Amino acid sequence: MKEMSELLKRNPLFSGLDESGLAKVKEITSPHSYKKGSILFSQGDEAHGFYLVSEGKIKIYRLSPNGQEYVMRIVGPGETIAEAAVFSGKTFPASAEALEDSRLYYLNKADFTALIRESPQLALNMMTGLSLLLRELAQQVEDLSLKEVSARLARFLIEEAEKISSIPANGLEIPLEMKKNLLASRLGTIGETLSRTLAKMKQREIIHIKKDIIIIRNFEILKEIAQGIKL
Amino acid sequence: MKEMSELLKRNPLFSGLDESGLAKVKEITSPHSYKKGSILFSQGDEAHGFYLVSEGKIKIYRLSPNGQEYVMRIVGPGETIAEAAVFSGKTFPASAEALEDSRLYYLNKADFTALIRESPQLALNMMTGLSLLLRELAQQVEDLSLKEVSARLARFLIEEAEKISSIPANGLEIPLEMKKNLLASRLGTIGETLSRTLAKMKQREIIHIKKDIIIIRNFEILKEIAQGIKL
DNA sequence: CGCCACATTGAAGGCAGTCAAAGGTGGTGG
DNA sequence: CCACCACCTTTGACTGCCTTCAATGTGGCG
Repeated sequence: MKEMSELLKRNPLFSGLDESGLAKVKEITSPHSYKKGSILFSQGDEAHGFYLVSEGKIKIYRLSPNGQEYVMRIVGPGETIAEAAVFSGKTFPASAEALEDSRLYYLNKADFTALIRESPQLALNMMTGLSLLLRELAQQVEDLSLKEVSARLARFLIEEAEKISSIPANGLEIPLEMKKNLLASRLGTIGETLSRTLAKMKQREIIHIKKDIIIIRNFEILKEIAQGIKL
Repeated sequence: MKEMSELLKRNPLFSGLDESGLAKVKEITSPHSYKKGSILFSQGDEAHGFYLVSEGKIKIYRLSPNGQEYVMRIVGPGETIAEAAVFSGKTFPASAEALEDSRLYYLNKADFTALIRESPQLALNMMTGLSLLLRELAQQVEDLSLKEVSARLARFLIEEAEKISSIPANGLEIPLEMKKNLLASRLGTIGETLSRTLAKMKQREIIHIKKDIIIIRNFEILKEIAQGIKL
């Protein structure tokens, strides 16, 4: 299990806090464990607090009334979940499910709010965190309005590539780290279409597929596709 | 011109502030006017502060690299723009254009940050505001992933109806308040498709169209369509 | 009256979703 | 080590909604 202080510092929400600040945060956290497949909370549940992921992977998703699932984020160690729900004073806007056996720290809403009233720094961090989330979501909204799946997939691959290497080059290996069906849902499509799109890209020698690893062969064309040029 | 105190109180961001708090906020604001069609800021510009709309209507939109425009929000009096950009410490994630001659109050980033450090209440309000925006965006993401335009249109009509009357009934008149092309873009589609979808709804006597006013004839069916049942 | 912007309507074509079935893969137990 | 099973992934055929392109209709305003 990861050391908690380290975890806290890694999250921008708590960075810049002094030792006493960190200690106070620690005081109000409680550890929770979730088995793979279990639901942390569901869309519409009362939001009583939020979570800091310690180990594992959490899927944040929304279910539309007719049962369709859209995956908003996949959250890993060091990241927080449902920060926003705490302050909106309403229910969770999305559901969360553990994709693996996971450990999380839980922060109670009332306790955390009290802490914020004492610490302007924590408040500012929180706002920065929320703003960044907002920016990310805005990006996703734009991605979704990119009508072609190929464009969304290309954008996803580029983003992943940039996470791995700041100057991505051809030959870069990108591990998918999730089931293809999940990725499909993350891209706003379904498994079959993703499969076909990947196949087309492979055929045009833009990428190479080795199991769950995508190897980029032509970064330039990938960028063009992400910008809406037809595949 | 609207009285500023009233405007401030109407925005959740500043609600719950006492007189001295409001006075401080007033101190750091400066009025700006924009002609219809003028650009307040563009996606990618340095974010130096944010705006409170006093009069008029502002379009918040994103341009994808290939020139496609997606309208994220239409903002009216009492609402704030670009609050998030202030704290993300980055550039504006979207562009803003005045749809009518508009008046806005501008709040400088540094001044406002200083204010927040002094006022925990303002900080909490801000967080609530950001959280609500986040929730709204999450809703939009879901709307977009609703594949059918008819579903998105139905949802839009229902939302507008609920804004007008908390218990919407058949016969309710909904003014569109924007060009059909703009609404189309807001719904993630184009004018032609919107026109066809409206025509189909009219033909099935779900709505009635009188110029730029939509009259709801069958609320029940509209709800079903919004949930994905085929039109 | 005529221009211009906006809105509607028509025809054609493409992309993606659905349904169905086959092909792979990993894990378990014999 | 292999056989079997469950689950994931790929592929194929088909349908349908939406976009694109083009033409016609409509309303406001000089």
